[in-house]
Amino acid sequence: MTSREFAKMLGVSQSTISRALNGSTLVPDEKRHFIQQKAREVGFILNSQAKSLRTQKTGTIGILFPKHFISMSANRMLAHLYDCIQQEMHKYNYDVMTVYSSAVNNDFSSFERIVRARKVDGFLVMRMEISKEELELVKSDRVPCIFMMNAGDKIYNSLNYLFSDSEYGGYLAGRYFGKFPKYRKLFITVYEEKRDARRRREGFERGLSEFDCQLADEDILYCNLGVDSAYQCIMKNKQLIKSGKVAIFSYSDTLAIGVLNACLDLGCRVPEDVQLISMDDIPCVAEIHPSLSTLHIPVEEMVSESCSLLVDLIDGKKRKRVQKWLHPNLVLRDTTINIES
Amino acid sequence: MTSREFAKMLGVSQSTISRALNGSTLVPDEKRHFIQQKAREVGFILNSQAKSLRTQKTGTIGILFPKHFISMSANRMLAHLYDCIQQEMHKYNYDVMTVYSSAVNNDFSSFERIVRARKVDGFLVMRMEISKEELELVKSDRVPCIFMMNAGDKIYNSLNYLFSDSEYGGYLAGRYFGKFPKYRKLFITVYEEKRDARRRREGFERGLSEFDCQLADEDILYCNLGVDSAYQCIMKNKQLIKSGKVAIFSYSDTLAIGVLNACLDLGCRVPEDVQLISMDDIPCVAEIHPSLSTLHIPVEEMVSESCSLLVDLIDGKKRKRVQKWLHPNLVLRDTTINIES
DNA sequence: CTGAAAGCGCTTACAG
DNA sequence: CTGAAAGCGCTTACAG
Repeated sequence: MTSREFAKMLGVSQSTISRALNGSTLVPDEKRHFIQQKAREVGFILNSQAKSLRTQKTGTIGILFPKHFISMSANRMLAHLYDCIQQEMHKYNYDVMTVYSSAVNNDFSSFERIVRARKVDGFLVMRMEISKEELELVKSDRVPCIFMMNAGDKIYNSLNYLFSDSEYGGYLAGRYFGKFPKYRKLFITVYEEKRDARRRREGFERGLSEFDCQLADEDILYCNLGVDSAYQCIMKNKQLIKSGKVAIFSYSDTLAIGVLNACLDLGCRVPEDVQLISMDDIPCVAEIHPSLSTLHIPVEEMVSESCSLLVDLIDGKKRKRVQKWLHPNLVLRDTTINIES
Repeated sequence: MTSREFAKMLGVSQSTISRALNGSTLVPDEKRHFIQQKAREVGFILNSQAKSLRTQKTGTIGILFPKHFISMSANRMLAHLYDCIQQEMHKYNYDVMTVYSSAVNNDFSSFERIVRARKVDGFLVMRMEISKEELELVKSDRVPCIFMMNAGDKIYNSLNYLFSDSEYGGYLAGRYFGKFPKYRKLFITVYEEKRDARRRREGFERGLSEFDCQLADEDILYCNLGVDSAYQCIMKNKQLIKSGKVAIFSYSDTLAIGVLNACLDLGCRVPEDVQLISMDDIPCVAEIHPSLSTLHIPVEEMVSESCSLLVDLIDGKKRKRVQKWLHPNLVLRDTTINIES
């Protein structure tokens, strides 16, 4: 049914239908409610495509996942972020479309296609690792974009972002482990560290330095981004782990799970022999056994502010550029010796 | 830029632009390629809303998540399913919109709003627990819908579905545990079992019965749907767990993680004292320590067939109704004593 | 307060 | 093979 047909049915004009269903106070309360009620009864809803074409608004926002993003089930941090965004955008009556930046179709990336075809009103971009073409597109400002989560290697002054302060997170881990002089400090990270991993390490070193402790080259272990790889890495370095008490800071929760499995298989006691702190606080690490001490990234805050900003920008409201670094906080669970500080 | 402006720029008509960019062979190869090339250079893409309004196709499909769905990060089975769908639909050049059935807006559920507003071309519906209004909408056939994953309490003859055969999964678990006469068999499930949990139990009992083994009422443990609740449940029944060797079949991987944590905390040896099989095979259960033996649901197959069917139905192709029950298969990992069968 | 009409940016039947 | 024109289903400036 079209609005013209629905109008004829009720004996009013198409204009009145449009006004009533869009809640315009131009049509008197009683009439408006009557029309809304009828619409509900017959199941009439204004055609989304026609509406969008006319108003230049789709009522949909996109979430751009990063190139290196494997999957929602493998990367629970992003899954969690996604959950929060979905919920938050629903409050603003927006639908959500997920987009993968690696996807290419007819020489345009999915992101570029969707922006240029005006399929969404705005984008939430996870991380800053996007191609030059995509960055140009963002800067051209066809559609508001907010960057979130982890900063890439370059930070652009002209963009809106809400990132997690990885350096500060590492610092908290360093300050905590600094209190245990008898534990050898280790850092496990990924090969070819990006800005984010580097900053986590730098913060860790800064925290340790307050206790006159330093990380030597051989205290840094490298693996690939995955549970198995971290497991293998610890197994390869078992004499290092077994030679005395160690305090390991892991680049991410994912790696930490591998580290933990390996240490348990080696017969280490956690946290007496091996202490472990990681970063992200993906929901499952509180549930595994033993549960992981980790740096919690304030996802809720990040999402709530990003969504509100995005909606304002879509509505054409003037907003000052937002460029924030949010502080993680240390959550102590079973993999650390918990002392009062 | 509009297609009219782009046409003027190239000195051809709007019709030719439309034909060329849609790949119509009506326009000669050379001209078509030239126009496509130019479009790429200037970044012109046909407006999605205008195109959709004209063609009555949006190029987007919806995924309807169930009412009881908490989150993508908590329910990794659905996250995994989502990943597969996203990837598969990308092959067919569709974008994906995620929709939550509980969400209500102006008295229409999000699902109903999106279908009636024609915001998507088709829907993949996870589970069959949808409201009467929503079911009516599906049957009215405005938009093709395929049901997937776990069957609800009622199965409708007129619908397309690809479900996992829960009964058969339980049967395999029962047959496996039947080979261990010295182990007391237990089943842990949720309060107020829905069809799916019931069928898993019935299959388990059928498998056990082939070994003359039966489940007594007190062999069935109940908890809520969550890791913690399963943990507490085992802790409450510790005398039962510690009184001898047990073989536990868990309704789901999520519960199994809680069960496993509890058994380890109770000092049980896994799998010597406690064997555990669960169902779903969410990606993380292979990574935890010890890794879970579980019934793998053939998600890839389910997704690939559902997507292909959905796309055909959207294209108006005649397809016979698909109503399938896919067989899970048993994956033995660390929580079972692995014998050759 | 209400309706007729123009126009959002496409596609496609039609005429040439 | 190509273009002019109609129309997809809305919203809104305009006139009353």
